[in-house]
Amino acid sequence: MRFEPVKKMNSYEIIVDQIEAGIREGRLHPGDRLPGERKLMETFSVSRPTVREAMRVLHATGVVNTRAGDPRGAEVLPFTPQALERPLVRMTHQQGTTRSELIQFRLLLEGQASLLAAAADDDEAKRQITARAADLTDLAHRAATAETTADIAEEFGELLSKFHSAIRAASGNQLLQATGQAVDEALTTIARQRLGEETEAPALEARLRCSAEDATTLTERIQAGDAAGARRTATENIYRFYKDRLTDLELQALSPLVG
Amino acid sequence: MRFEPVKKMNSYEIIVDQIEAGIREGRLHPGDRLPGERKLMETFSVSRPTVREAMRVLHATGVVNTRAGDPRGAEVLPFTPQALERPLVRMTHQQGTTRSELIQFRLLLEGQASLLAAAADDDEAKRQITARAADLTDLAHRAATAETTADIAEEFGELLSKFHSAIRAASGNQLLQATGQAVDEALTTIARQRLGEETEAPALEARLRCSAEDATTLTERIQAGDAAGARRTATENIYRFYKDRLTDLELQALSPLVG
DNA sequence: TATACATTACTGGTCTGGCCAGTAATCCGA
DNA sequence: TCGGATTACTGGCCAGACCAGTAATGTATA
Repeated sequence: MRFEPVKKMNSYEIIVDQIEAGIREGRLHPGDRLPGERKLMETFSVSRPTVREAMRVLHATGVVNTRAGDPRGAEVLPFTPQALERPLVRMTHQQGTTRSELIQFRLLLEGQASLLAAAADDDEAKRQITARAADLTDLAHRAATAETTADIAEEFGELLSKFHSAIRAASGNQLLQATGQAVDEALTTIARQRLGEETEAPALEARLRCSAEDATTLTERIQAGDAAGARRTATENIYRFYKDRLTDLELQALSPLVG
Repeated sequence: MRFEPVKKMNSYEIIVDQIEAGIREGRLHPGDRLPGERKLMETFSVSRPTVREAMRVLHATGVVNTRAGDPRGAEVLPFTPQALERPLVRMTHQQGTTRSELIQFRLLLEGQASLLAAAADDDEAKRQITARAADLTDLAHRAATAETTADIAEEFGELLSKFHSAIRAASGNQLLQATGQAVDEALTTIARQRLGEETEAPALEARLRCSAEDATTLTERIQAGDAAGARRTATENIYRFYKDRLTDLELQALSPLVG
């Protein structure tokens, strides 16, 4: 006979669990409204502070959105990769998880995403990839004549993110999609914190042209259905992207994944 | 000139952010104690319900542990992969993320983990892998003479998890480690929910022996430093593991990752 | 009749104050 | 010196209240 360990749950946890279970089991869908707090305190037989604590947890974890004064009650939200980003960022900043580990993890994910994207036969998704790659090439052309470097740099980052996001979407795996998105955002968050890495204009332009070319060749591999080649190309591209931003020791950790 | 979008934050979010920032920036370490709630309401100039809501959120996300009556205040906890598991499980149960996607994601992660483990030169970690593989072989021998199937099945699952966990640890990437752990636990959670998949004794024994052999060969690849071979072996093993548990369509999604 | 506007009846956000069970340090007696 | 009662807290939970904000309702205007 095996026994379950006693897990003493707080009152608020019971409410959170029941609502999350309702979402899991399909009784609550995104867009649905929860009863008001005063109604909930009746159905759960607890006081308002208790149901408020539960709602706060659901709010903080992105399960629900609350707006003061809305008579329709709290709204059930669809899942967002942002829910994964929070713990990921926290993990990075804690107990010795370094930025290079994040990059290694990213390299690993994007490689597999490209492989799956090439193997999949989702034409619409592949069209999206091509479009995003074209956007990058466009920007590279515009950058050659532009004057302000700041706006270009910002748009560069956004377009690059969207390009990779399109590949992840084409992989057909939502977990890969969400995790990659979270890692991506975590890296930009970190990059934004250590601001001042403003690249000067000529270096930025060269970098941008290089990324645009890389995106084009990777897109060709994916369109051709060359799974192994797509993975290799994707990892090589990202490796090259970080090549002069990391120390030799950090690069060494990435090398096993390349090729 | 670029502007930041106004983010209206609730009072509790300010407190949560400040405490999380304290952890991020190294002013608070795991094991440290937070001031009591009455103290916090002074320092933040808010009422007790508000600081309680903040503490609930930190408690629910695994940042902090609170115990009624403890005069030392809430304890700052170290990061746990469990913090990632919650949103992962939620994502799985929502918006059409299927179990086969989880398995595909797992295949993808374990493959890269094995590759990195083979490329790394952490002798102690590799010793751990060998030890866990030996445990599996031991259990396979014991299973041949055992009578009760339930206990064996349970231990089988645990040992297999520990074997893979050792590989992830040897990869040297904590993100890979935590994510893999979370996916692993999510899958066992789901398997536990749809209980009744109790395998009958002879099938279980065969399955166990197969897994033990697979673990041994994978261990050899990793010990030999054969990165590409380790990845191939790992993906093949997991693919074989799920081969007769999934439909053909589901298996088809896994095949690009194998080999 | 259709539209703009004030009204209203709620909502969630926050606060004050209080009671209770639980914990750990302290104190005290053996 | 050591073990058990004491004590002074802690967090968990509740009751009641006020306020700002929202959306639907009703109302007056075009």
